[in-house]
Amino acid sequence: MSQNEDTASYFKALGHPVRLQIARKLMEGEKCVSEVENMLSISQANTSQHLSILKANGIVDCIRKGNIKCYFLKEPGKIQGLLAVLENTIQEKG
Amino acid sequence: MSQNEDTASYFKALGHPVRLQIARKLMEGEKCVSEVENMLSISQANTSQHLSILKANGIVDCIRKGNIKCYFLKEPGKIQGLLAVLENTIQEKG
DNA sequence: CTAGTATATAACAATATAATTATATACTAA
DNA sequence: TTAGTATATAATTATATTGTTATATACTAG
Repeated sequence: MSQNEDTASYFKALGHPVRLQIARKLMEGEKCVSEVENMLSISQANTSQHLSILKANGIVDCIRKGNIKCYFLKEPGKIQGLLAVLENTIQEKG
Repeated sequence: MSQNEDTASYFKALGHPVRLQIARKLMEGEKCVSEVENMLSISQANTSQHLSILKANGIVDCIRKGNIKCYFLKEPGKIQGLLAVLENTIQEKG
């Protein structure tokens, strides 16, 4: 895939409110699937599906720890950087 | 809309290869619809539709200049910043 | 082994997005 | 006015994404 398509695909993966929320939560540290599920109040299956899209785009990765799987941001700095660009607007004095 | 949804929507708008390409082209300066159309080799109608999505998300804006409409990035720094985060990876020495 | 827990996947229905085609609108020039 | 150019919109079809439900897999504990 071209870099343009890769980048578009990365944006697309973050372009869903649930997946963006997951990325935000993972900025706090790694979480297992059921933690994500409970924090966002979505079904187990849907949580797993969204995580799998994030993983396919290299945004998260996971390690199994016994019976559970812990997901974490692969490059937290990227997510932080993107959100800084879009959301950390400097407020001017009123 | 919440900030999370706004941000997700912004990512989603950029999450299509054609729209991301349009944003890249507009980094070079404003372009009219037919210029975008020719540069990307897509139909006039489709060009207009993609531009309208970018506009709805505050990524571009346009001004009419007589018979043509010129589109430009509303906040070029944001696009540049996002692409810098994702694509300007520093290459390590081999 | 069995039962229980955690997660993933498959199948489906609902919805959204995308691209094409046809048509409408807005402007310019004569 | 009319004809021509530039762009937008509507209608349609094709495709993709989403969420749910049911089921499968992988592991742990006993």
